[in-house]
Amino acid sequence: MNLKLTKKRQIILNTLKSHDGTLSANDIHKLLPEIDIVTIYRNLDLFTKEKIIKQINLGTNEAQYEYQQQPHHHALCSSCEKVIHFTAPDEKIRELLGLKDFQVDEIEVTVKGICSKSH
Amino acid sequence: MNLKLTKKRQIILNTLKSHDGTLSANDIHKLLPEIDIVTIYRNLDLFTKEKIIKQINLGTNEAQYEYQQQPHHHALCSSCEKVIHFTAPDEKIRELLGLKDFQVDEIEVTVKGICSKSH
DNA sequence: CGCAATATGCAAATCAGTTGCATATTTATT
DNA sequence: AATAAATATGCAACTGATTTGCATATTGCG
Ligand SMILES: [Mn+2]
Ligand SMILES: [Mn+2]
Ligand SMILES: [Zn+2]
Ligand SMILES: [Zn+2]
Repeated sequence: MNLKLTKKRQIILNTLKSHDGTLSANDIHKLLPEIDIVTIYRNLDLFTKEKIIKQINLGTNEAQYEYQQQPHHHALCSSCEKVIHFTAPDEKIRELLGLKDFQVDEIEVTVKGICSKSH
Repeated sequence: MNLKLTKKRQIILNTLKSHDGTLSANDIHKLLPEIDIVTIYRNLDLFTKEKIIKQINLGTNEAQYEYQQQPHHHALCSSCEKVIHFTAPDEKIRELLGLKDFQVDEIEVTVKGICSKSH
């Protein structure tokens, strides 16, 4: 692939970089109404394939995207729908999983529960 | 809620019970073409709310469902798309996550990588 | 600049899942 | 067992997220 550094491509990526937390395609389009939603989808797909950003699927209706400084995990509050980002020692988790005969590329832990504000 | 034990409801649940692995709404409809897809969706939602089955979202286009004997986790092979089911010591994982100020109801670990047959 | 490759916008399509409503089945009541 | 109320089902139509086709615009290279 011979990718081009277009203006809109950079704007979309910068929006993700500077935003703390996750954004859906629609969230980005609301922030950047001058960019067509289709262009946003195409670039999110592209960035995801290039592993520049991460697509997060928490079982909600829209996929979420984030620029990931360092790999981390997510907890979803069933009460207020807030997403909490947290890190965990991957090596130790990997040991606990004990997956033989499987080349582990990525571990993603999704926690469901209730956040401090909701209980 | 006052649920009724209808024939089709039982057939859908038995299909999930006797199937080893996960099934999507569409998978079930192919196995049970005599049952309307809407009825399948409505019953899958119902079973999920009643915690009789579990909805699994692996980032694929369709949600997957399974009748869960005991809680466990999933690994998805990026090469052959196979889903591997595995258990892990939840208590120990929970400790590693160290989520303070969050009431953890459920931990779901999703692993991506390559299965033994694909490498 | 001039050209080929790639990206964008718009409209239309697709696809999973949902909703409204008339009819059918189940379950409680007589 | 008949009746009635409650719940479930099927069909058609809808929704909302994401994708695709295609004409036009932008980018990067010589
Ligand atoms: Mn995050
Ligand atoms: Mn499973
Ligand atoms: Zn909360
Ligand atoms: Zn595989």
